[in-house]
Amino acid sequence: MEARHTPPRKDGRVIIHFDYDCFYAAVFEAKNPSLKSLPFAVQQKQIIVTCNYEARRRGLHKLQLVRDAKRICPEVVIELGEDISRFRDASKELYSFIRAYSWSGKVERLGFDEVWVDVTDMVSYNMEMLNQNSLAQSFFHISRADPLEGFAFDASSIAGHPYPKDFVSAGREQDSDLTLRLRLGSHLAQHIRHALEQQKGYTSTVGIATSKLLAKVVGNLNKPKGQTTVMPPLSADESACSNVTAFIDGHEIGKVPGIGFKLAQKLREHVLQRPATFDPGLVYGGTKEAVTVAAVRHHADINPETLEKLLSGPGSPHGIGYKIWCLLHGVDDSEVGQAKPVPSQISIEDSYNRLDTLPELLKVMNALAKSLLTRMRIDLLADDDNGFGEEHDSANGGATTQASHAATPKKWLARPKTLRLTTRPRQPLQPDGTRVRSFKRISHSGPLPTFVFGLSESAEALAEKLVSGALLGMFRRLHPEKSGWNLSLVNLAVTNMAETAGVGKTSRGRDISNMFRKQEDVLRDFRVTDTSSLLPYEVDITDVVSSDGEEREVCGPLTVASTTTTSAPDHHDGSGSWEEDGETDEENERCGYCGARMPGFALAAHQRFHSPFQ
DNA sequence: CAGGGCGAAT
DNA sequence: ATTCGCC
Repeated sequence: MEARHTPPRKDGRVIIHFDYDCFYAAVFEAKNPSLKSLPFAVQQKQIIVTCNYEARRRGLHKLQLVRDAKRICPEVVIELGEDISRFRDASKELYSFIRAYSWSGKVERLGFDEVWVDVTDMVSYNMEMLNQNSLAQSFFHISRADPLEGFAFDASSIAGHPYPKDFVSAGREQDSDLTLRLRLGSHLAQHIRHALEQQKGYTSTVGIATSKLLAKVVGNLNKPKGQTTVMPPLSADESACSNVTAFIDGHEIGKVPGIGFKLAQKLREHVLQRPATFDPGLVYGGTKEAVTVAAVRHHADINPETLEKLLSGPGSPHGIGYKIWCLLHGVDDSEVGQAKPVPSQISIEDSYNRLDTLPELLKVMNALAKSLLTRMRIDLLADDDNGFGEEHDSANGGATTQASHAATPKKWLARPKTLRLTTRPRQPLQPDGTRVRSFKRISHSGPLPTFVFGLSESAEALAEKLVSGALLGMFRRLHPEKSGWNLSLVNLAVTNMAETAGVGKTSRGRDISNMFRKQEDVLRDFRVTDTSSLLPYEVDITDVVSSDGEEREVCGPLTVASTTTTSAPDHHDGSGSWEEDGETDEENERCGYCGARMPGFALAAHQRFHSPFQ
């Protein structure tokens, strides 16, 4: 066999991927825990979109027709989940919770129920703090500012499951450092996962690896509420084969994130050499012949260039060939996206069985426009007193916004410039009575009228103006015929967010990126920079912390080992009086520089703050 | 292939 | 400004 090229691996990062277990069902269960012990499912239109594990034990599954579900399990408890605002709110709340742990702000959400966190910096910091001679008695610092914050852990073992499951730490010398880093990542992941469960009531399935791709895919090995870490060797050499390749090779090609339906079809077709593989009119799952990553990778003539030729087309990114080639080798250098203060677009849509009259259309557009304006007020509006966002995660849609509206002056963090109307026309009936199912959307955009930013009128009133003043005209351009159209979907969106003045990087004190920094990072600025000049901002900082949601308990002093039930050192008494209270405590040690008293495990981290450099 | 989104490519 | 791909 000729020596094939493989893309270079860069495994310097540690990335955690969270996937909340049966998220929609979990949102209802968090509000109403009694559902947990019942077979419980969430319905949208005619299908069960998700169900809890009690329901799955009885034979239910995702994306099942409600009829079938009720037939199989008549006792099933069903809630309607068509209004997704509660899921969006819960998703944001959990995202904020996870984000508070991050030092880098590299925290990226995918859909409502998945989050990646790049914890490379936290892991590197803690690697330096490790005592190699007593790995089993380690302490993971989750704050650079407060050395007491963190948890005790055993750095000589992995938390949760390793991949491969019979992994034993051995092998190449250069892998030992990576092994240790991933172990630290696994313990941090477990810490956050447990905090999510205990403080927020959500269980999650977690993957830990050196890339987004691997972290996401490996998590699936142990679900629900499990975690899995991809261990070295990650690349092959004469003496060892790559765990990454072994892992990814067994996957069906379409299961690889980044390879969607279309790309997978093209690849299957190529490997199966010709046959278009599947029957066009198949329901659910289809019989796409299973083509594994290994089959594609080992297929003759697979390289970046041939893949580019095979896969590029309208709408596909340039360099798709190289990108897919990397994915086939389990290589993914994409960054975990930086948490952003405002979304890049907001859209609202709904689908309809029949929408073909003007009065119906008006009703629909008014409802969507109202939701859109309400969303804009929730996501883009902030208190004007300090320029920081408030991030209300109201459980009841816009009610909080309305209620607090009168109390505090508000300010738009961003003003979308563009309004877009998208429809999905339903194909007319064929002569033979069948209907061609089309999922094609058509859209038209235009300038968003600025009156929507007015705050003196209700969202409802503004929505009506928006419909008559802009949306109807756009609709006519999309559907010039007076009648005859029949829509199966309408989508409204605002895009082209222009950040408003005072939100940019220039205004230091009002920089809204501060909104996304956890307390310790904000506080650190006080310690390492000119303290006196920052004093006027103290109030702002306090506001940031309190306005950033109810998650502050994670940063409280009592978090030390609080979520770990085993092998936690009892260095504090749990009463919150660990600070200098005059009590002498022989367990504590004293910093030789400033005299501060603290447990021994905290001293190394603490003393870093006496260094002029970070 | 349900339903609702998001972001990147035209 | 619009469509595509993906979750």
